[in-house]
Amino acid sequence: MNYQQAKIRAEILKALAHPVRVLIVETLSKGNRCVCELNKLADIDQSNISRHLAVLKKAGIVTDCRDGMKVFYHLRTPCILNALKCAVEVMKVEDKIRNYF
Amino acid sequence: MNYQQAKIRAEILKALAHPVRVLIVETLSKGNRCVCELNKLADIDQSNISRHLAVLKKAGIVTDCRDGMKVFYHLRTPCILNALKCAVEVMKVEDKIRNYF
DNA sequence: TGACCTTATGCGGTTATACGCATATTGTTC
DNA sequence: GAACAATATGCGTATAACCGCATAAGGTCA
Repeated sequence: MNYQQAKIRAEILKALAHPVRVLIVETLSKGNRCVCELNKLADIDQSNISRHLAVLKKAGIVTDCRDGMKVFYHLRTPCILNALKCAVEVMKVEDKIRNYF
Repeated sequence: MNYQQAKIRAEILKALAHPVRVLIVETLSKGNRCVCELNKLADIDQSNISRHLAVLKKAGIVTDCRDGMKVFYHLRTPCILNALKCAVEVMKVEDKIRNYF
């Protein structure tokens, strides 16, 4: 893998590397959601959610689809969930160590 | 998943979300490496590599082991490679779209 | 001990992220 | 067209990430 390839991978991972965006992706894994629904995930401004969605969209993780006044988002690459699972694995190992010492 | 859990996951993903750190993890997947070897991966200062390794270590992705003057790093949670594979999948979908339009 | 090798850290500057507020944009309904 | 609802964007600010340089810290060997 060269630097350029690593850079693209890093950009995709970075797009997911924010607590709100993790919540969004996890929620979208259960089905499509409009912005107004996703807005309830955290106590933040609506404009902020909109920006997080733009980040995920730019990275190719989600796509959007307008239906009347609402815009629905859905996961374009469900395999992104594996990245989250992996994060859980890392957490588990850390817990073992925490409990050990 | 609550916000706190999402935050921890995001931190782990963020630790991986940098081109140099992606290169490091990919290299470590082939076996343990000392800092001086990893330093050849990119044309950056040695102190910079050391800092990137500290980030990966803090996230629980790698551990280190001193052997004489050298410090060897190795993957603590190889499943982190799945996160990278996933990034590749996202890239593939993007390529299809790029080629289509 | 002193010269040398390998790795880590303090520091300052630059750049990128994240956020809320206000407001624009898009679409609906009356 | 006017009022309203849902979403996106411009802007200023606060915070965090990244980098190189210099140097410290840990280890080796003559």
